[in-house]
Amino acid sequence: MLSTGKGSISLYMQIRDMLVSKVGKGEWLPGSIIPSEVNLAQELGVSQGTVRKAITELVESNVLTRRQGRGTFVSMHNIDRALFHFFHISDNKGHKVLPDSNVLQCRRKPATRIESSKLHLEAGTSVIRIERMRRISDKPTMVETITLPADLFADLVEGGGYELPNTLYELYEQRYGITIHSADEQLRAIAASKHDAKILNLEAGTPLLEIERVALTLDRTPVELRVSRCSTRNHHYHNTIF
Amino acid sequence: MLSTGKGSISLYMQIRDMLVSKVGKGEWLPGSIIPSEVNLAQELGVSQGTVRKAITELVESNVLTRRQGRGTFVSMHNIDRALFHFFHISDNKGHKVLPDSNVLQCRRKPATRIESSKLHLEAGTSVIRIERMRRISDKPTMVETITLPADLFADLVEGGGYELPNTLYELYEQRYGITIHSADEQLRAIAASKHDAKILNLEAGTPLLEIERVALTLDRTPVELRVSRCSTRNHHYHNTIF
DNA sequence: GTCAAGTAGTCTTATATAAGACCTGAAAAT
DNA sequence: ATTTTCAGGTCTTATATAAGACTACTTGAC
Repeated sequence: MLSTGKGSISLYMQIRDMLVSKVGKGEWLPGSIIPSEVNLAQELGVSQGTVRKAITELVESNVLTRRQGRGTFVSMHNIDRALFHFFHISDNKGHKVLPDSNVLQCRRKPATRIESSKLHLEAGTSVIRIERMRRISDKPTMVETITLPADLFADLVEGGGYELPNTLYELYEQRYGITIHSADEQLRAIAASKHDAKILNLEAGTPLLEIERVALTLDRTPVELRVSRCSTRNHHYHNTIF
Repeated sequence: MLSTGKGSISLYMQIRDMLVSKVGKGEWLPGSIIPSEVNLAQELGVSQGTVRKAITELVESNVLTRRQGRGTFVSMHNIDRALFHFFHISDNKGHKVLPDSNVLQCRRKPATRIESSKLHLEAGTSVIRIERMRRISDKPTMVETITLPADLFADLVEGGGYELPNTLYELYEQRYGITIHSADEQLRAIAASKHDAKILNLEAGTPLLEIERVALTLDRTPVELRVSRCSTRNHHYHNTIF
């Protein structure tokens, strides 16, 4: 079961990877409690400290969440995580406010070359494309285009009786069992197109901050491409380097 | 010496903070080796594991660097760290190249209101202001304005016989004993001024990515304000969210 | 209802063993 | 005589185990 031979990775790493796969394949669902450190240790025939070290790494990478006296849980997407972890726009006083959003379009289309390349899809695969406008404190601030592989989010485009919520990652998790775990972002300055300008109520050509994000699951499969074009008149993108 | 009373922070935290202060006040210099875990444990009257936990946190926050079989060292600014940790511009294939730089100006001036606010200085304090142009693969790409408190970097403006190197953080560390440890960045899209346009060889009004960085020491004292305006025609700012 | 004891979980510290890096000196090769 | 190679010793960090302390919730007595 557990390899201990020469050249193998260490015990705690094997345990860590096993825990990851339990979460990854949905055996343990987001929000649910996992067995206690002592239980896992007994079951796997190792000491508590070893299990603990494995869990510690997963807590650091946000896969699990510990609560002293309660237990260890599979991390969930709640509004706080969306806000503090994945949303990087602040106002010029440094305060974060989650914008509300207005869906402008939601269509099923063949993927463009860029979309299929970023999402690792075959050329021409069906994707769902959502366009929305986001307001921060009632001012139109961002235009967002979100692309999803249609096979993973099959019934989304028909909008099966529910409205698109403000924080999509919660929806992906609860309704499609897909947990966004990390993301890669590329930022550029671009000129507002006429289309952007109209939606954001400013002049074409105004410089906008374009954020192109590829969101990944635990096993680093890309599942969402999101291009946001933001007016940075009253806001900015914030990043802390440790 | 070490507090163990009720309500106190834990042992390993006290040790961690003590180690930080040794680095912070220059008792242990960047690049030098620190006493071994066993030595420290003996000296402090705790076990190796406790010292180890303290050190682990500092390794994770990049204050210390471990090398198995060698020892633990105070982290240094080398070109790799500058490149991978503090420099976030990549070309559109995702490759990072450190730009070279051309100093355009280096003057001692009174701080503007923005500068004194961002650097926590009294209004009107003397600062050193450096303007430089940076090329990536021979193409002018960024205009940078760097502001430093004059008292900390006294002889820099006269350029005491040395050229400004490409990677300034190495200079701050080696010549002024100031180690940059973290940074806060704000990103915006702006229109190129005539001055920027001339230097970067493009048209005024072109959208540029403006990065405003405040660099901090270990104890979070701000010591550098750096405003970079980048053409994002061939490059972008890259950020990974874990 | 309130409070106290019990229980099940994580947190902290301590100790032992393993594995990696480097140095030194003797033996072997040139 | 000089250089190279190799083995052992010693110092380092890395990993694993164990035990007591702390915390949050539950249950039962009053």
